[in-house]
This record gives sequence, structure tokens and C-alpha cells, in this order.
Amino acid sequence: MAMPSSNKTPTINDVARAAGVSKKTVSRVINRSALLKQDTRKKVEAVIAELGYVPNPQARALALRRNFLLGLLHDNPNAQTVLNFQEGVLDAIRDTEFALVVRPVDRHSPHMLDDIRRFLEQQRLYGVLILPPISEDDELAALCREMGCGYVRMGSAQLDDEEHVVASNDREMVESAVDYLVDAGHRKIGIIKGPEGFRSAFERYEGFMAAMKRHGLDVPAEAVEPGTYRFDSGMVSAGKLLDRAGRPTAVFCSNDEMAAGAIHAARQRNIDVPTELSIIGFDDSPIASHIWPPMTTVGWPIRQMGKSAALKLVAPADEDAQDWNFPARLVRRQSVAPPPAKN
Amino acid sequence: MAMPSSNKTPTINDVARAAGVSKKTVSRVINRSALLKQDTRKKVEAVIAELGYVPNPQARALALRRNFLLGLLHDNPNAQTVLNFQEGVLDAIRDTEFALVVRPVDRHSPHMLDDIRRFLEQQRLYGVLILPPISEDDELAALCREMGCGYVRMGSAQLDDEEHVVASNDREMVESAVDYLVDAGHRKIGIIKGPEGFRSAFERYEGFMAAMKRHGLDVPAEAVEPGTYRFDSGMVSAGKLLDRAGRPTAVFCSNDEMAAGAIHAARQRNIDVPTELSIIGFDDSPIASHIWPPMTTVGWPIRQMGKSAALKLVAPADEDAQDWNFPARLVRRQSVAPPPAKN
DNA sequence: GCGAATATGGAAACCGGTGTCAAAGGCAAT
DNA sequence: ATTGCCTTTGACACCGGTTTCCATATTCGC
Repeated sequence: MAMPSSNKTPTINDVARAAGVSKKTVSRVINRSALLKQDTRKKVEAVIAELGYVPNPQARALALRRNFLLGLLHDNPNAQTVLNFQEGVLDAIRDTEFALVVRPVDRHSPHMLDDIRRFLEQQRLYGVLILPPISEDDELAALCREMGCGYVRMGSAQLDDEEHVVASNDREMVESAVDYLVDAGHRKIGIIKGPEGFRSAFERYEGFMAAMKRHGLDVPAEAVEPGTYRFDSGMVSAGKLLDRAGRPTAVFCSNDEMAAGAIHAARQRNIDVPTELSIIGFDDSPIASHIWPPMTTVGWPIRQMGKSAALKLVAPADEDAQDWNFPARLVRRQSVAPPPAKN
Repeated sequence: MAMPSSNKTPTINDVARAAGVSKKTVSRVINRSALLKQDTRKKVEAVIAELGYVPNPQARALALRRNFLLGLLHDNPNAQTVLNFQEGVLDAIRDTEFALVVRPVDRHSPHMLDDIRRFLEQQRLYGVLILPPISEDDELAALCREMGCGYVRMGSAQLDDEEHVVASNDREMVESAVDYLVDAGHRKIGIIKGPEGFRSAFERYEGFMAAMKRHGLDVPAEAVEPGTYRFDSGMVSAGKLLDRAGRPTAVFCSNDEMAAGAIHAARQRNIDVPTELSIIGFDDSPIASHIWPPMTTVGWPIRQMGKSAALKLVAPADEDAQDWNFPARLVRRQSVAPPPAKN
């Protein structure tokens, strides 16, 4: 208004002075304290609006002895997964005072835990969200507890108490993917596993084996190939599967990158997908719909998981924060067909 | 040690008491003030180490009236680009007290600027890094200046003063990509453009046209197709190019996703890449090396750009912070070959 | 050995909020 | 009018750092 407004951003004191009340009253208005007369509230709110006052989060953090920062710890090879999760977290904290700080780490570094410890000490985060595969590290979870830092782990199985985990049911979903292949008529089904040490890889493998057993189907050792979750490993492992006599008519790949590699390997050998070879991937990452043929895969609701995970930290009472087990679903595209007749 | 250490995290006062000096002295040690006796410094440092003292960043932020948070503003369709940039930023701020907070925004929302304004008011960031395409928004840059928030824009052209921009020379690089095609023998070259309103799309288009003109090659209107930077649009636009009589022998696609779509379209028409059709993409995103054939594309050093961008904010004097113009380079893979003989 | 210049350390205020607790105000009952 | 009780408000200390300003040591030139 007419005020010779100094161009500094206004503080709570400016508001208090302008409204003719004490700081504390302004503080009460900001924090929606119930014990306030309507008049006073209105008056103060008007001044706040006029001055364009926004509370200083650092001062608040200091006084409250907790800040409003969530951390995202990840060392995830899949960029889309990380970003989708970020979006989900943002869904939860948009329009709150929380912000999300990201921290990529190196799970192969011997100093990872120390690095994270320093990070947590330095930033004093409200809580952290941990993505696979490091979410599976129990020492890391213990570190968070030790430092009094909230945490939620995202995993492919129940890694922790319900309040500390959002999980997809990978095992079950792989089973239904196998069912789908069997229903289509496949009997000789191979698998490309994920890397050792990844819980998700383990779960997917177990789900596969369980389903095959349930169907009374044999899984010879040579139908199981290792993998690293990377395109190349999918290509070479699929190559081995395909070059063997009595090759499988379908291959389950533990993630989409490897499935893309498998399709690639098939193409190199002039084996048509899906008429001569069916492929199923896992993750429903963008590549699944971007290659030819568009890939049948298992998709999980990463974004929703991100949202729930964040809510578990910032609003544990929220309805969405209660969820921890998220159903994946089979995304049917065009990389599965009945096996060739001769088989 | 023997101290009955209360399990609270130690504060500067605890350190001062334990070391028998004043807070100020401890503060001087932390901030590496020059005017301190060696003895005192040593003594205080020992106590800090023993107590495991880490300064509270919120208190520091409050007293210094600036915090140590960098923001990353983006609405980028390419997850890998965003993540690589994040990694670069982390390269710059790892082992400093800075942290990176991310904020995906929606460039199609009419409230984007208001949202960002609220975000900046609320978080009082030290500075923000802005990724394309919103980095091209001059109003957004103006907003940052108005709010006294440092900023660096990443772009495909010089969008701002050198201290506020990291840029790749898209135009030049597209020119050399075209040179590469022409050297291989191509004369009929088509282009799939990026979306209107993207500076990068414009630069790439201009570079293409300039190079073609330089080579004395005609670019008929029907050799230019629009695109959205997405896989599907690459597929349909390439389809149009290929279904036309006198189709091009090579197509420059303004990004890799669209190039993947173009390869896809070629395959659907039984046109072999590269023997019957050469394709060049842009970005060197993961998909470029994951499809068949591995794609020749233009890669730019996103991670380094992220690092320089962050350094421009947090350590403007650093050598790496001086760079603003980053050379892209042609990544030669297998999607380019000489045109078929008949042409 | 003296005063002056300089190095070193401390007390107290401050950054912008929140918590505690007591005082002031309002209203009904006595 | 007084009392009692509940509501509303404010004074003041505090969160954990930094800054200002001043008091002492120490060193130096003469």
C-alpha cells in the first residue's frame, strides 16, 4: 500500500506490528491454532495477504527441531522408475511445505553407508524414501532408525513393518504371467533372472518356479539364465537359450530391458516374436511399448507407491498412507502368441 | 568417552563447553576463519571429532539468511536426461553442505508460474537449475531474478548471460550430422521436427536447413514432418515420409524417441535400416543403443552440464563453472549406411 | 621497557520462528 | 459488584548458529 515497503521479504514481526498483535498470535494464525477469535484471525490474515508474508521455513525448522525435507535415496538403473516415483512423492507433498531432496548413491561403493550417514547428519531430513535395490539393505534401514530419521522402503516384498514399506507383489504377478503363457499353450518356458542380491530378482525367480511347478512343468537347468537387468545381458542370455537344441517357445525376462535384449537376440537369429517365440518382461517401462513388437509385461503402480510412501512419512493418518501392498498387473501387448504348431 | 553423553545430537554449545572456548571460537573453526591460533583450532577440532558434532544446517541457514538448497525445475519428457543432469549436479555438490531438491512442474498448466513462485517463496532456495523446455521461458527467468533466487538455464542455445546458462550447440551438431549423411552419399534427406515452442526443436530444424542449403540440397515441403518428441509421433511422421513416392533415403529425427519410432515404421514396411533407410537421432538416450540397429545419434554431455550449472551457483569461481557452451558429438552406430544404389 | 598495533577470544544481540506460562478479557453465576 | 471459569492474547525464553563489538593477550618498533 502506501507503506514505504522495504524490499526485504516481510517477517513475522512485520506482520505482528502491522496487525497490532504479538508474534505469537501471528504464529497461531499460521498454524491454524483453534483458540483464536475469528476477528483476530481475519485481521491477521488480511495483513498477511497484503504483505505477501510467507513464513521462513528455516526458522520454523529450527524452532520446531525438525525440517520439512524428504529425501530420496536411490541407485536405480531405471530412470523412468525413479522419475515416476518422484512424481508420486510430489503428488503427496505438493501444496504442503515439504520438499523432496534427491540423493543418488553408489551401491557398489564400500562407503555407501558412511556417505548416507553423513548426508543424514548434515541435512537432518524429516524422512527418507529408499528405492530398490538399496531398499533391501537392512543395515541402511538400521542406520535410519539409529539416526532417528523416518524411512519408507520400496520393495518387491514385505521388507519391514507396514509403516516402513511399500511393496509390490512381484512373486504373485510373475505367477500369473506364467499362467498366461501356459494358457496360451506354452510348455517349454525359459527364464532370464535378475542379478544376484536383488530381492526383486529373487522374488521373480521364485514366482516363476512356483508357477511352473504348480502347472507340473519341468524347468531344466539350461532353461534358466542369469542376467543383470541390463539390455546386453538380456541379449546374450536369450542368445544362449535360443541357440540350444529344443529351445523354449517362451521366455520370461525379469525386467523389460532384458526382454528388449531378448527380442533383439531373436531378431538377429531370424526368430519371429511372437509367432516363434513369446516374450514377457517386467516393469512396463517405456521401452516395453517402444520396441517392436510392443511387449507384454508386468506393470506396477510406481507413482501411487511413491505417493503412499511419502504420505506414510508426512501424513501417516491419511487413508492412502495405509496402503503398503500394491497390485501389479499384466499389461497385454503383442509379444505373446501361442507356440508354433510343431512344438 | 566417559562423558555421560546425552543422546541428543551435540550443538555448538556442547562443543564450546567441552573445549573450554566460546561458541564464536567454534564457529570460527567451522568456517575456517584465518584468525585463530593453531593450538585452539586443533583443540576444537579434536572435540568436534570426538563428539561427532555436525552443524545444524537450519540454524546456519537462519543466521546466514540463505540456505544451502539447490532446486531442479523440470518438465522434461526424457527421464534419462533429467536423471543424468541430477547426477551432474550431485557431482558438483557432493561433499559440500548443499542438497538438491527436485520439483517437476507442468508446463501446460496455466498456473505453472504461480506454482513456481509459491515454491520459491516457500523454500527460499539458494538457486535453481532449469531444464528445457521450461528453461526457455523468459518469464520464468524473470521470476527468479525478481525473487532474488539464483538460476541457471540449460538450453540448446544461448538463452541468457553466460553465468546463467549452460548450452549445447545443437544447431552446429545437426549440421555435422547432416554432413555425415551427405558424405555417406545421401541426397534426399527428410526431417522430423520437434514440437513447436521448443527451442531445441527450432535449433535442430534450423541447423538441418542450414546444412542442406550449404550442400545445395533441396528440402521440399513434403520432406519435413512435424513431431512431438514422442515415439508415436516419430512412427506416424516417418510413415508419411516413407509412404510417399520418392521417399527419402535418410531421415534426421529431432530426438531419439522419434527416431526409434521411425525405425519402427520402417520395419512395419519391410524397409531395412540402414541399407534402405538411414536414420539419425538426437540425445543419445538409452533407447538409442537398445534398439536394433543401434542408432547413430548426437550425444551431449548432460552430466557435465549439470555439474557446471550447479557450480555456477555454488562456486562461480570454480574453473568448471566458467564453461557454458558444451560440444555435442556425433555417436556413430549402425543406423546409417550409404543409400541404396538405385538412388 | 614502553606504547601501539595486532592477534585472539568472549558477551550479547540477532536471524525468524515456536513453546511456556501467566495475564487480560468476557461472561454467567452468585 | 464480586467471584469463578474459560477463552484469548502477549511477554519472554529458546532453537543453534553468526555477527558485532569490545576486552585482553601478544608482538612489534623504538
